[in-house]
Amino acid sequence: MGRRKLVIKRIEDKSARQVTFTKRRNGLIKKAKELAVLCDVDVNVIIFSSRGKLYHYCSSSNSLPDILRRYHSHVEAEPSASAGICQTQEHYSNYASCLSCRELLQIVERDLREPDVDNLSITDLVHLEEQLQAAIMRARSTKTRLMLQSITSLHEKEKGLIEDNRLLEEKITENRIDVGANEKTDFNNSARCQMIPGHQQHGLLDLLRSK
Amino acid sequence: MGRRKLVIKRIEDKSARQVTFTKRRNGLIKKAKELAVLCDVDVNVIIFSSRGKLYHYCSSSNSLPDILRRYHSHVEAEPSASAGICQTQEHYSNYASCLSCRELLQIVERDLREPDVDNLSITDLVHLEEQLQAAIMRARSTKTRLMLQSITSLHEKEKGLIEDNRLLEEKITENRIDVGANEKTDFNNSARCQMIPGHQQHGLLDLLRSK
DNA sequence: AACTATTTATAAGA
DNA sequence: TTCTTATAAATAGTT
Repeated sequence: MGRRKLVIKRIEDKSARQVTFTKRRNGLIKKAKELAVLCDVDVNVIIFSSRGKLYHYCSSSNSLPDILRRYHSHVEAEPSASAGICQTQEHYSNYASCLSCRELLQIVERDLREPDVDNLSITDLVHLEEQLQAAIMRARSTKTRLMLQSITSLHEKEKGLIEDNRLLEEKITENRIDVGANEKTDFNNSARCQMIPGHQQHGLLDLLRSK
Repeated sequence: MGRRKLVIKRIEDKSARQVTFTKRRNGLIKKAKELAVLCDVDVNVIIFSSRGKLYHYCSSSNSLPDILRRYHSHVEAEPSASAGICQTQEHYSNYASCLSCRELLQIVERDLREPDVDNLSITDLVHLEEQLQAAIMRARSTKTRLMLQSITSLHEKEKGLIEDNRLLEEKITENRIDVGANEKTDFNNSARCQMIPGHQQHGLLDLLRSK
């Protein structure tokens, strides 16, 4: 539904892909909301962008974002209402949609080492657990992304090296070591390795060329 | 989109709601697939119907529900699964220290889809959660191990190929193509690649040797 | 389960 | 980016 019929296939142009992602992500979540309301069902939509960013919709009231949203609106309603003895509620209410790992660890350090039962409600702990779970998810997602990236890079590098070997093989079988006559041969496979950190240039091709 | 503009509000008529649910559920999942493909992102849609039935789409193939679905179709061959009515306590008390993923999925399928509150205690659920958590840990650990293995293999392979290149470089710089004189050189780096499935032997060293 | 009249989503363009 | 608009796609009500 647009100016042209669209073939469902990865959009290669990066910015076009980003625009489509934003539009369709919003569309999908809108549809999910409608389905949840119209049909009275529990709908979850979870989207990990290729950069590892998380987008999420959850119709059930028990979801993390929903609880956080309620918390947030609750906080805005009464800014410093609970400024008295019990600060716990307040500082847990300050959960942004996403606490940093550092903040979470601080909370764990401070409040769970020597738990003050009076100031630490079960609700607080439920929220804390949710936050920690979310932090784990973020860390894990990043880890997996980096590992997959590494594997992809290594495969690329491998392809390049195999191609180098193939070309050298040709060189040798042809018994032609006179490289001067072959300067225009595409020997640039090592360029594919540039993205890999710590990659050691083996310098073979430079040497070949300079001969 | 329909004969009339629809207000987004719970559809009270049960059968109309069911029909709309089916249509829009399919629509939502179609949209999710399109988003995943077009924008190359990981999309999950999870829908619990009011009767607790689970509908689900996951763009990455290794998801739990995907396995659940496969498991379900696999289990349908099983004739008389649970003969007695109240086996719950008994079969949950059978938690070994480690249930298999298959067993866990079976439990989730059978007992959580249409939960029978009388037969399903909180303690049961605590145990089930623990078991599932343990199963996740095992799966995750296996995943990480395999990824690290893959990375290590690729590094090995890379080292071997670089070494091959280095040796070939020597060959060429020395202008000595007569390999007969070099038969004892350690040219066996490609052996390091044997562990990688799908690895294509480039045959360069064999060729060198046979010359 | 099919069929359409409409609404809705969105691709491309501004 | 945001908005506009032509067109494709989804779907509500009907058969």
